[in-house]
Amino acid sequence: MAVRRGHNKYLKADLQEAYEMSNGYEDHMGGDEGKDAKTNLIVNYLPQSMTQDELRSLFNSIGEVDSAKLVRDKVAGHSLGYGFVNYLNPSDAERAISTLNGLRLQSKTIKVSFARPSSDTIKDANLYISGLPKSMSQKDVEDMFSRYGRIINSRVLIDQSTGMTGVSRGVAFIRFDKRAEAEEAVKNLNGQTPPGVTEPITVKFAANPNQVKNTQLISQLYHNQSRRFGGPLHHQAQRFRFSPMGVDHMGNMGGVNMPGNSSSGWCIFIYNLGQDADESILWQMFGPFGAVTNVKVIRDFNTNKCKGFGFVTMTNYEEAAMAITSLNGYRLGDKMLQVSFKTSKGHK
DNA sequence: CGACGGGACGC
DNA sequence: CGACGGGACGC
Repeated sequence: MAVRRGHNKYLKADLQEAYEMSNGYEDHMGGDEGKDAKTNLIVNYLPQSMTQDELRSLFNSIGEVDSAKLVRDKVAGHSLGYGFVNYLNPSDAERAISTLNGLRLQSKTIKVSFARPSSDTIKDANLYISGLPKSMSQKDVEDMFSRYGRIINSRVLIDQSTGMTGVSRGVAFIRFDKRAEAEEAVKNLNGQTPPGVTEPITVKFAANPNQVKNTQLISQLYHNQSRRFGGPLHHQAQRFRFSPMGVDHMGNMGGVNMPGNSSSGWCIFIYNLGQDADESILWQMFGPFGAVTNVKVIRDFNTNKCKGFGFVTMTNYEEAAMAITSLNGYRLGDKMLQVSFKTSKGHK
């Protein structure tokens, strides 16, 4: 318990040295780039408004900064709230950690630590855990997972609703140092039942923020539509029940009970998506053809990798048909997409 | 060749 | 509380 924690702290310096000697590190860094391990910092929990120049400026007050990089969203360009600062002098990096770590900036408390050597083995190592006993603290959860690797950070979500202050939601995030460590934790802990309870926990890779945003947007759209066209509103709802395009535009499909159609639109099946496909590619492909109300990339529950297919719902038949005609056979990456109206499960 | 979803994702 | 992996022989 407390012993383990103290032990980990003592290991910090050793771990840093271990990175410098690791294969992944030597493999794609040149000889004198090795100094990066002692000069390069990662800065987390930056205020949203902070610019790259401001980041550099702040850290330059400690010593001469070689480079400062604020990480931004690739397409939208906004700050992702973290960045990298590389000093010329290792002693300045040390001083930056001791003086700037924990600094409060605009209601944020920034975190300053040595950056791990850049490598693709450390990416996608964040896990989402649910079904945890509410009695398990952050430390309890860490103790359960730490045997599979080095934990970079962890968080147990707390119920915010009134009267439940401080109560765990039974959901946690744990970021491992290496993706392989996270994979081991999924393999060994997913579906396991902790001592003293009866329900198993779920351990899987966390969705990335873009996936979360898309999911929330879709959910928003769904609820808006439900409120407008169905559900508890009875007065005058009937007259708005049908598509604005009218039955005529459904052509000979009107009245046919096919799985591709539903009251909420026309469901389209897309096959041959790549492993890393995400919702944004579906929005981009189908959006130009008309009203898209829902997109979904089907992923493996544990790995979060696309299983090769997805669904798009479009409001209007004509637009959906045009999208299918245009996009069926479209080459996405190295694969030819197959696009059609959704059929029912069990029939091929 | 492969093939049709669906609980929870940050206090 | 909170987005931990960028960009890297170039005009």
